[in-house]
Amino acid sequence: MQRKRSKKREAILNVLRSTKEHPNADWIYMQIKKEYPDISLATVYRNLAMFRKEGDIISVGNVNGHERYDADTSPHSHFICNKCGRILDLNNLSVDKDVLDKIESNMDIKVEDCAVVLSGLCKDCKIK
Amino acid sequence: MQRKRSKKREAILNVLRSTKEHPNADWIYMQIKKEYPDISLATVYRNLAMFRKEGDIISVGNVNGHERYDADTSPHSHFICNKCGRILDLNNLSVDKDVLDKIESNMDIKVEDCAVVLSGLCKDCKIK
DNA sequence: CTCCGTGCAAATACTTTGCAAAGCG
DNA sequence: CGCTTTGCAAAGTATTTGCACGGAG
Repeated sequence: MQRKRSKKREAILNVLRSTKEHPNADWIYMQIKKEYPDISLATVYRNLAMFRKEGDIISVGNVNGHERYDADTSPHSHFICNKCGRILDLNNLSVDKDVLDKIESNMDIKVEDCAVVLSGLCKDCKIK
Repeated sequence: MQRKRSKKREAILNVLRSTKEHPNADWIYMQIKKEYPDISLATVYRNLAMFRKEGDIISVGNVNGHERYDADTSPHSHFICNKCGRILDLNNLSVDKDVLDKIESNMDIKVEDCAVVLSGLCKDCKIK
């Protein structure tokens, strides 16, 4: 299937690229709605699925039943707050490539991706 | 709430403890059904949720919309096959505790858990 | 006797899909 | 014009919950 240019599709990617919220589909939907009031939630879901398949975005994980997305596809890790659901980037934590290579040959598998996810309490939630 | 002893509840934990499948709720349900034909899927879900809250089991992640569980709560990592959904244990891969401690103080957060999940193709699916 | 645990069925809630209309190239 | 993208509403589906009954202590 050949991709065409679409303003709404680009808007979805732009919203995701210009936030550090690691939002879910509905949050993105509401942002786009400000500029394109007639957008449908289905369009957001459809395009997120497409972006993910194409490798333009990644899914951080599912928090309270909501899939959370990230447009930063460079190797980095995440921290998820168990209380408020906030997601933080951890840029200095990742698994060495040669460690992954070693696992690949030891286990006789093909490793395509590696996700490190910490969880606990964020700065704010820790206090309470 | 005070826990009572229940044969079905124990059966659920036993099934999970005696398999390396990292199964989902439905797989466990079908196993228990052999011994207790009148068990309800809701009971499996209820008890899995309870076990997870108590820390007796962990969730490996969600594969194709199915939450997958593991009764092995010792620190270890997992590999998920993107094709067949199989989950393998990786016992020699984990994040050092002092690395986590450093992140805790640097980011001013409380880290309660750390999950490393690789994904790709398993031995069998790699061939095809 | 008093709660806890369970089966059953209905309710949730996120996500996906079918279809006809609109839009890009 | 042909094929892609979208809005709308309906469908899907894993999981949760309300309720009344059975069971353990």
